[in-house]
Amino acid sequence: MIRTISPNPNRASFGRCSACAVRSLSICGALDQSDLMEFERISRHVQLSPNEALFTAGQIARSVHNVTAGVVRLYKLLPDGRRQIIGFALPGDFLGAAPSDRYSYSADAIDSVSVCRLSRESFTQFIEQRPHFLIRINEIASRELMLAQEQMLLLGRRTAEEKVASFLVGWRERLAHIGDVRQTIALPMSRQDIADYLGLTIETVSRTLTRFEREKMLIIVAGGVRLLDPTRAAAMAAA
Amino acid sequence: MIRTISPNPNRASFGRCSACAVRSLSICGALDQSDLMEFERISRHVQLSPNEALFTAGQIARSVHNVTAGVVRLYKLLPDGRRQIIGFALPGDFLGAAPSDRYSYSADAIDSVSVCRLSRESFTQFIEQRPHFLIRINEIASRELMLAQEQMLLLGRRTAEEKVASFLVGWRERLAHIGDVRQTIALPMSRQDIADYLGLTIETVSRTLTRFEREKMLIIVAGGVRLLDPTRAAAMAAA
DNA sequence: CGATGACTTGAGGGAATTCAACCGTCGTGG
DNA sequence: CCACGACGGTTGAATTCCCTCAAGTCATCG
Repeated sequence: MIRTISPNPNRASFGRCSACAVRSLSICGALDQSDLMEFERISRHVQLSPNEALFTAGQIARSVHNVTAGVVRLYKLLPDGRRQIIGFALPGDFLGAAPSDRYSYSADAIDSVSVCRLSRESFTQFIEQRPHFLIRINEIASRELMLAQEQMLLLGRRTAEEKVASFLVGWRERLAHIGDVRQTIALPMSRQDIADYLGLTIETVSRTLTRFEREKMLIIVAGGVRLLDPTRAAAMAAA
Repeated sequence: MIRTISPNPNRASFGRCSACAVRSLSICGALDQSDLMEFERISRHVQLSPNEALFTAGQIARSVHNVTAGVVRLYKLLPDGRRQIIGFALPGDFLGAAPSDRYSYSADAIDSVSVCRLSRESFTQFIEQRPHFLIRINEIASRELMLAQEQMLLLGRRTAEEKVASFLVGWRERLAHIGDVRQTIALPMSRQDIADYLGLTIETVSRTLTRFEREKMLIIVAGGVRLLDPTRAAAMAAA
C-alpha cells in the first residue's frame, strides 16, 4: 500500500475510505481498490455538530455528500415556515446525486455527523470515467424514489396512528440495516422532527406515542422507544 | 432515409420511433439514428383503452413503458382500498426504470393511451451497451425524485386550498411542456383521481373548485377548467 | 436554583371528512 | 322517443380527527 496516500488507516483524515465502516452500504461499495484511492483523493472528511447545516435549499450545489456517521435531517420549507422533512439520512446514505445546479432541499445534522464531501465537478468527472458506477447510482436513486412514493402514500392516506407506527417500524428496519440491532429503537431526532416527517403536529406525535405506551405496545425511554409488541406495530403500519 | 426501416412515418407500427412526436421529450431524445433503429426493433407499440391497466403493483416487472399519447394514472393501494395516486404520466414519460424485479405501484390508462413497451431484459441490455444513455436515465430519475419530494411537502404541509391550486398550476405547466397551451386546462382525470393525488376526498376537491369559481379565479368547463386569475392561483400554490 | 428547552397533557376549535341527498349527462332498451 | 339507470359531480349537514392554544412536567445546564 502506498504510504503517502494511506499512512494510517485509523486516522480519520487518511486512508479512511479503505477503512470506512459503511463502505459496503454506500455508493462506494461499487469501487475497487484503485477507484477507492482516487475517491479518497478527491473527497474530504467533514465533521458537523448537532443542528449544523450541510447545505441549504436554493444554494448552488457545489458538493455531494456521503454520510459516514450520525443522522441527517433533509427537509423543505414553505415561505411561511411550515416544514416537511423528506427523509433522514443515515451512515451509508448519499446526498446530492441530483444533476440540478441548486439544492432542492436543506440538510442539517441531527446529532454529531461525519460526511465525505466531494465537489460536484470531481464527482461528475469521477462517474463519467466509470460507467459501472452509474448503475450503482441509478439503483440508489430508484430505491430513493420508491421510498418517496411509499412516503406519499403515508402522508396522503394514513391516519396519525398508522403514520407513527409505520415510522417506528421503518426506522427500526433502517437501523437494523446499518447494523444497529439493539432492543431499544434509538430516536436521535426530536418529536418536532418526527411530526414534520409524518405531516403531523408535535402534540399528535406525543399523544400517539403515549397512547401506544398505555396500550403496552412500547415503552418510551430516553433517546428512543422499546417495542414490546412488534407484531402489533407492524400490523398498524400495514402495507 | 432508409425506406425499409421507415416506410411510412404516419403508420403507428413501423418507423414510429423516428417519427415519434414525443421523442425529444422522452428518454429517446438521447438516442442517435442507429440507436433509435435498435430501440424500435426491441419495442412494441401498445394501445390501451380508458381504465385499462398497464401493470399492477406486486406483479413481476417484465416490461418498461414509454408513454406516447394519453394520460396514465400511477398509484398505490392500502389493503383496505385507500388509494394514493403518486403521479400522472404524460406523453414522453418513462415508466418502470426502477431496477426492482416487481412493480412497486400500479399504472392504468385514464383516457386512450399509447405506449412503447419493451421487455426489461432488452432494455437492460440496451442501456448496458450505451453508458451515455444511463446519464439520461439518471437525470430523469432525479427529476422524478425532486417531484416526489415536492409532492411530499404538498401532502404533508399544505391546506386543501393550496393543494388544489398547486395541482392546477403544476398540471398546466406540464401540459404546456408537452405543447398543449390552450387556454383551458384539460383535466382528463376524474375528481376522485385528483383527490387521491392530493390526499383529499372527492367532496373537498369539488367544494374547493366551486369556491375558486365563485371567487372568479377560474371557470369550470367540461373536461377541465379555465384559469381566469393565474397570478392568484400561482400565489396560492406558493413555493 | 432559576432558566431553558424538549416533551407531555388538557381543553376547545376547526378544517376536512363522512354521510346523505341531489343534479345533470349519457347511453340503453322498452 | 323518452324512461331509466348508471355515473360523475355537486351540495348540505353532522361528525371527527387532528390542530391550536395553553399550561404543566421533567431533565439539563449555566
